[in-house]
Amino acid sequence: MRQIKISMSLVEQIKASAKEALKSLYPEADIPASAITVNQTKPEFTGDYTLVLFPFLKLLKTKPDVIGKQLGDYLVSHSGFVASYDIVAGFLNLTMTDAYWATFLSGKYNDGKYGEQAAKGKNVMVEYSSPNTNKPLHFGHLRNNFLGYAVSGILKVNGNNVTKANLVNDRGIHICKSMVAWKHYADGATPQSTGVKGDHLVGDYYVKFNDVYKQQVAELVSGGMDEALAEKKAPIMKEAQDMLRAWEAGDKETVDLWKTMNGWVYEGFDVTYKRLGIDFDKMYYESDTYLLGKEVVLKGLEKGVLFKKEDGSIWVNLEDEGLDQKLLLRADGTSVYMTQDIGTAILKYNDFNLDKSVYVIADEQNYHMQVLQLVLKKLGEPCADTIHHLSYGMVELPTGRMKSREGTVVDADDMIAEMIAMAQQQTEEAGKTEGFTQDELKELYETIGLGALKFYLLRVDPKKKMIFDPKESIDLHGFTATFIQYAHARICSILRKEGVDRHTATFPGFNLTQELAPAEKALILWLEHYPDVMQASADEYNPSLLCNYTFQLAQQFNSFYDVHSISKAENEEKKQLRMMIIMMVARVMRHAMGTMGIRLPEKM
RNA sequence: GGUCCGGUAGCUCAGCUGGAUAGAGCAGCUGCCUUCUAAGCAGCAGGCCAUUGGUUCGAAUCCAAUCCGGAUCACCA
Repeated sequence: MRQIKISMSLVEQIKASAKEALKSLYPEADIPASAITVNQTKPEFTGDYTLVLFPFLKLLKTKPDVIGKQLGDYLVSHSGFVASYDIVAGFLNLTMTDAYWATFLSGKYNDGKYGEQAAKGKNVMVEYSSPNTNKPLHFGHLRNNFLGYAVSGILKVNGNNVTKANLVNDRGIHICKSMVAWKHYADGATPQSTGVKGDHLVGDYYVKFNDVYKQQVAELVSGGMDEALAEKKAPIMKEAQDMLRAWEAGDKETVDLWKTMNGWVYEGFDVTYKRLGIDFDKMYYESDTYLLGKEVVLKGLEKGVLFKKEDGSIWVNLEDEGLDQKLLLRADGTSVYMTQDIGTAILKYNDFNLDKSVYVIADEQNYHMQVLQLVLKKLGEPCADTIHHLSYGMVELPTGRMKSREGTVVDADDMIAEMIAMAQQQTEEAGKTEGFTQDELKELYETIGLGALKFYLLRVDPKKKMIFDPKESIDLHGFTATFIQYAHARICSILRKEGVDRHTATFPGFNLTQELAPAEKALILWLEHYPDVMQASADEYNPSLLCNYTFQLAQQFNSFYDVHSISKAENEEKKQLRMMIIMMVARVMRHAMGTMGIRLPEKM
């Protein structure tokens, strides 16, 4: 009889047993492993897992009820975990023994590492957030930040050495725009003198720049100038360009102002990141790295991988790959976006000896990332093969895209505050504030509000674009973090009242003698599935799988809770069984949500 | 025009490495708090899975074509 391995997922074990059975029953036939499919049995049928028989029929030239019976009998007598079976059409529905589930539960309910993989020794970097320093974060950036943080957590749980990196885009014409406008219109205003958060203050002057610029263009056009020319000739734009040149030349006054204003932005970002519960292990600044790619490009030219045009600009030809020609270095020798990214990619690779380099970047840059990877490959850089673009869809308003230049953005800080206020309002309306201190309430509102926001942005497949309607705001019912938090708080409450420590309690003498009720078994079955889901989330860089799983876990717990009492369980054995179940449910919930940076309260 | 991504219930989304009668949440309608937290549970209603053709025991899922929506194809980052 096969030994039950609770370290191996049940689906894998069933597949292995089925393979063994087929080999024993039909030694002549060669059935590929891919022909064996195992699914969870649909609720309307009896059984836990289902083996699909159709693929075998042709290969073995038998009827489903014949092969089903043979397989079923074999599994019952040999597998050690199949109790009974039922054949419906071409489906073999298997019911596991309760002993299997009892062994699984008592082996795992107290395992703080359940769902995690052993260290793989792989170095993975996840680059995310990567803001511009000329404006505050908006709602769209939140998706990037949460995704990056969640995927980092998932990859870590999956056994990787993860470095969270943030590449700050701190140089370029955009920051000069804010600087020019500040010089002219701020009258020396600082975050300290105005009480405005640094990133917002700088962002205000970025908007101011664009207002003035638009006005100047309009004036030139009404004076009879061609619009395209006016856009180039507007004095304030010329001033910004002059400032960029001064910056690159190292002009002290310009660099000092740049440092000061960037400093304000970083202070502002720090507050926002902290509030979001997001952090980084490594900061990169484009002002430090923007020259690095140049060298590599020049080397590529020497090697003949790249080519030079008459004006002296350097290009790569990707026509063989079905793409275009792409500029890598301007005629005047200055670098472009791609040049910087080439340098940074190599730098990251060398700094951390990377096996995988994940870029969390919106899907509007799919082409750019494709080119980046191809160019690196052409240049013979090994980092090319480590790059994975985690491409996500943009968050749009019902009216279309958010544009900070036009002021049609939902500000991230405002959104956070709004979510927390909503959490407070709903808690108060529900009359659930008793027994908390003021500080505890404050923390609870943050846990609920931020949890809802994170979950809302993570629960959808990253590659799909989202439409967010601020007027409708975000619900705290249904498919939300709040729902999961509530289930968790209920479990904690039960355990508290039973005087059981939810972290350390054990039930050493437990021995299952009574049949598992459907709601009990359903929960254990779903818990058994957790490591598979975590693995899939990592393989696909997709936190939405974890969100969906955890939501269903909470749903099943709520149904269970409705039909079975813990405190008034029929007998001591049932009580212990259910306590183990709910301890494990709470543990898995905390593990899954914690991996994505969502906290679960003990009381709400 | 080329390339890539999407189109599933009134709305927001699962399901897509082919499997049984396509699932959740929201919104709508019924019930359920003297019982471990009703931010919950149970139920009703709501679908030519964009269209057409193909592949096969079987297609929302794979292939092809078409239609619709989006992104991108910058000496901006």
